[in-house]
Amino acid sequence: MLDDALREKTAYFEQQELSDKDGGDMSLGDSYLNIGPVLADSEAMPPPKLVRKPSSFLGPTPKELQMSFGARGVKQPSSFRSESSKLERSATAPGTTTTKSFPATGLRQRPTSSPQAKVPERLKRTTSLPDMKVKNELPFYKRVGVIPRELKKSNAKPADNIKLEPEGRQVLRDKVVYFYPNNDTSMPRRMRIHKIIQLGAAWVRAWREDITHIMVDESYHTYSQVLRHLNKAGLPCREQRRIFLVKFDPYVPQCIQFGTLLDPSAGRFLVKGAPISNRTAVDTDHASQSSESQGSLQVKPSLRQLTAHDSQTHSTPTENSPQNVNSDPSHPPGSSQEIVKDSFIGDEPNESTDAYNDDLSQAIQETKAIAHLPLDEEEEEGPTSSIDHDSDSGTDDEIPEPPSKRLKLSTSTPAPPKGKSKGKGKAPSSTFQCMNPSGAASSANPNSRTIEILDQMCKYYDQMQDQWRTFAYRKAISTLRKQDTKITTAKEAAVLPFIGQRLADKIEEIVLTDRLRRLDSTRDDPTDQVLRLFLGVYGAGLAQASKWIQAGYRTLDDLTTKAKLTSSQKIGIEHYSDFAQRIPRTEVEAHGTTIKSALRTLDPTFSATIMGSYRRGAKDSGDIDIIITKPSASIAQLHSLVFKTLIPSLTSSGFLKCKLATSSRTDDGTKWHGVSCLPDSTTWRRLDLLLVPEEEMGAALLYFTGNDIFNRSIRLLASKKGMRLNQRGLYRDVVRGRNREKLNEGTLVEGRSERKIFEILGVPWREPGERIC
DNA sequence: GGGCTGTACTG
DNA sequence: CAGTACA
DNA sequence: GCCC
Repeated sequence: MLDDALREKTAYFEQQELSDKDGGDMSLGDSYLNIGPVLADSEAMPPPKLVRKPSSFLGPTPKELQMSFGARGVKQPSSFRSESSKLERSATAPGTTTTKSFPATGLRQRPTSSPQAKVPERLKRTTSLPDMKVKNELPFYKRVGVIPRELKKSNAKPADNIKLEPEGRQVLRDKVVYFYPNNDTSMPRRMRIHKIIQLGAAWVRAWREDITHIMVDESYHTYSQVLRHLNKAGLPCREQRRIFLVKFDPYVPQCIQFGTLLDPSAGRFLVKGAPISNRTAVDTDHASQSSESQGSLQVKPSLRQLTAHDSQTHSTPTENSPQNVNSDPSHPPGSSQEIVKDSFIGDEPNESTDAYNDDLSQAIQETKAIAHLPLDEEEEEGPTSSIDHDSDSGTDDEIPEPPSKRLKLSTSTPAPPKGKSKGKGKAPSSTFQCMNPSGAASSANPNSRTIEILDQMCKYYDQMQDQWRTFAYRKAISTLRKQDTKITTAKEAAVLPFIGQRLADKIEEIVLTDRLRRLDSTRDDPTDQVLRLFLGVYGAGLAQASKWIQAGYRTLDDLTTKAKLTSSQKIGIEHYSDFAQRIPRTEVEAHGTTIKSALRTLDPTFSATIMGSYRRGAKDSGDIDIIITKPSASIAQLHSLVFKTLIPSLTSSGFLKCKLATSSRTDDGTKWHGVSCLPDSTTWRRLDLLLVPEEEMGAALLYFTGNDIFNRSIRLLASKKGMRLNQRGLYRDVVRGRNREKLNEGTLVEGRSERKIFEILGVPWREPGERIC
């Protein structure tokens, strides 16, 4: 076994090596480094030592590893870990109390090779005005600015006790910030205001001369809008020279991440439409350069910049560089660390070679930081502990779970209450999702936006087939869905079950910025786009899609003309767009009706039931799932009629188009996967038939109703109780090896009744519509 | 440092 | 047997 | 990803 594993690993790395090259580059460049060539001829690539980049989805290291290792979660090499942890630290300061800042999460992050080795150290601490000493009395934000309202309620009183970050992390210390729009009525903006206050700044409502920054909600506003607004307010144009206009996001998040005040004139911080040349001389430098590469700084560009910088006369007062310079607070390197900050506001360029270096390293760092941002968010699921303990040892014994047990469980749960004191009233009954009725539903959920974004991350990981992250995200999402108050800080989030530090950080970022950078960065990555395209082909998974990419294929047409495909894949490609479409509930019904009526004419005692998301009440479905059964019929009988009569009949009538995967065994196969199409439609739909003898209907209903998380959860619960649940029934006395490997089949306990299976497992009944975990 | 559902079809 | 799919 |  070990040998096999080794072999696979080796093979995996060999394969990965190629694709990783791109991955590595891309991590720095964000995508646009030449993917094409890389993909096309990987062998042409010089052996870049690669920087192997875990963060690239394409080289989804984790995923592929998982696959290679047999679907086992594989951890990343420890080197990654340590690297990332360094970064993380820099961004988030270790022991701090306050909210965690942006994600520096980067587990997946990749070590960037040598040149940057020192970077993390630099980031580590920002010196901060140690001397400013506490001005005793009022905090800066109260002295200078206006106090925003509290975060929780919509019309709250002023938040006069905002907890500031430790001085060392107050990257916006003594800055005076004007927002645009400049009010705290919207919660996202109010949170941003709180954030800049925590970072040492003050928020002002009216225009004044000492304003240092204008921050906009990036998505909405343009440079001209802001100007118009300011002019109205009587702002002299000249002021612009000293006042930086930036997008809150990514500016503030990145400042937090790097623990220092970044150059606000970098292209990625500029408001849409802001004239680059317009800015200060200093700015110009940065802006022009960065504008080229827009969001993602690249190493090379910065070098270029450097050159340019040297040649030009204008100096750049880069804020960034100085800071970076001093890694040790104790020995400020000479000059400018603090200056940097000041220079930011104003004026003097301090130029130096250092600055240059700083720019470069900073660009690298930033790129790294962005690259490693965790895309995901997690959500629900949940096998949980407490239950396990109870029944763990096994045995079937207490099948029915006494209420008291539940209680116990609830107490054992991590620490539910924090944010949600009021809502759910009762503690979650267990960590098994199948135990908790869907609970809160929905639309009004205060965390809906967070959930939405996390869900996107989750889907992305799912596509990437990073099953464990997907799993974690889904569990976390479930948890969030159950909250009745908005989770706004990482601290709040981290206390909830299935939300760890990383997800908590992401949640905070989402709340603060209304999006997740990691998600944005990958969405546009061409390589990832191709991967996603290929993964969408029915019959193709990550392994196949990666091979296609490695072979240089970039389009579906490439696949049809050049790749060798399985029959399923051919159909998957031909009807790619069909299968990608959701099926309206009414059409699902129509397909079901077609089958039911055909069945009725063949043998009225047969029945067909539409399952899947349809049974859960979904408005639309990804495919059509139907159970066919007949009282007291054997599988052989079912199989015979369906395979020998029904399917041929419906095929000749034109309703069924083709099969994708069907039982080969003639007598006891129970599934048929294929494609159907309504007579008046041209859109082919995925259709799954499951043949079920009456005595297995309960288990089959349970299985085919799902959803998948619910199924996994309830099956895990069963296994923890020494039982086994599958689509045919619930079995007890299952003996498992040390790794839960099944050693015997167990004895059937129940298969006929869905409700009895719930009862036996001690799971409160849930209607199909409540099984959405 | 390992687990995270259990099964069935394809090639 | 690995890969993919199904809930 | 999280949890043990």
